[in-house]
Amino acid sequence: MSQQHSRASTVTVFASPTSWIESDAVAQCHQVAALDGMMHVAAMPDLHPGKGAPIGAAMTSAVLYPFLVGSDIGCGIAVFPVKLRRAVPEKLAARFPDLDRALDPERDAGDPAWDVVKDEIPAGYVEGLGTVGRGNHFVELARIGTVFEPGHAGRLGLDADDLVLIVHSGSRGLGERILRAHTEVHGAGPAPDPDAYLAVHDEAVRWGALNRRLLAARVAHALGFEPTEPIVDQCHNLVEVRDGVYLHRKGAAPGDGRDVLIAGTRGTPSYLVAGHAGPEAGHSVAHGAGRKMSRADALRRGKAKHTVEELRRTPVGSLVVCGDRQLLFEEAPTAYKRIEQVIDDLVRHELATPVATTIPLVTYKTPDQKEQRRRRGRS
DNA sequence: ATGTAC
Repeated sequence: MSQQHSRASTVTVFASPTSWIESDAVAQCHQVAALDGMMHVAAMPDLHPGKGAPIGAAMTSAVLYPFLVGSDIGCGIAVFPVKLRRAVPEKLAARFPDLDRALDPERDAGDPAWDVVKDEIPAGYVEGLGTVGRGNHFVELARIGTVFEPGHAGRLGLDADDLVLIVHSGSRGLGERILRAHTEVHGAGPAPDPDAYLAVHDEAVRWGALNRRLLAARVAHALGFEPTEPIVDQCHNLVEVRDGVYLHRKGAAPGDGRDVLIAGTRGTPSYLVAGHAGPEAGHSVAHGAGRKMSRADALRRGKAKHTVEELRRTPVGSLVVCGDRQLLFEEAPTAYKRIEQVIDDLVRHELATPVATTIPLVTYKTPDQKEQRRRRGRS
């Protein structure tokens, strides 16, 4: 751990010296620390450079800065229990619904996935409802691998070899619209009326959580298991008022006594952890493996290093459903840091305790084009 | 990460 001072504020990086942290990302932490009102920046071991602000940081300030949360307000990772008798990746991959196609309240009124929408839709925003999005978002059927804490896993209803559905998605166009409305007038400046920003921000956080449940319900109905409430659902892009100041989280999950799924990659395990992070860590833990390469680098280097086939069938035997070749390279496991190193850093700094790993079976990114043609031809 | 423009 390294701690440095920028004016009156502090920057703490929760990573061991051997962990690869890009200097650009640390520089971004110091730029953030120098903002008016900033008190503390806690950088997680998955820290990497973002657009203007670092990703993988919890930033505490007397002033609310919407750009520190970014456009995907409400993005998070949820875990749902799955009861299926057999789980053959090839068969299940072919049954995933088209999660690029939004649910329409009128046309899809009879869709059973709507059962999860009990109250009104946050902000009345129906565009993109039930869609997963792009970038690092995914929906993954996985099985529980190693159980480190059987008692804790048991309380979550989990045991080795159980199946789970992991949903990583956010508020789609709604969060983008909220940030744009602020940025058009105030740029990277603070929210002049923090309560007004928080009111719309909170709608996006609720929208994101609802969307993850909708996505799970769509997959549940298509694959033939019972849709349920999530076991775990933590949002890693949000701002909350805590101890009278603003705690901005960007790619940092609430880790104060809560359980969090820390995503690995599309080809490596993920870790379900029990978070116990204190104020120095911004009450937060990492949200994933963290990018090691920019998207551009991952595309250029990936094309030289991997075939599409080896990215679609991963080293752990899972399948990646992704009709977008560029996205497949951008999201290659080798574009990310080693999840084990990220978890090890969290453990060393006493921010989290691993409960269990999840091993991917099928990761859905975006419809497979061949599969889509086959379905269209059939209907 | 996003919707939209190029």
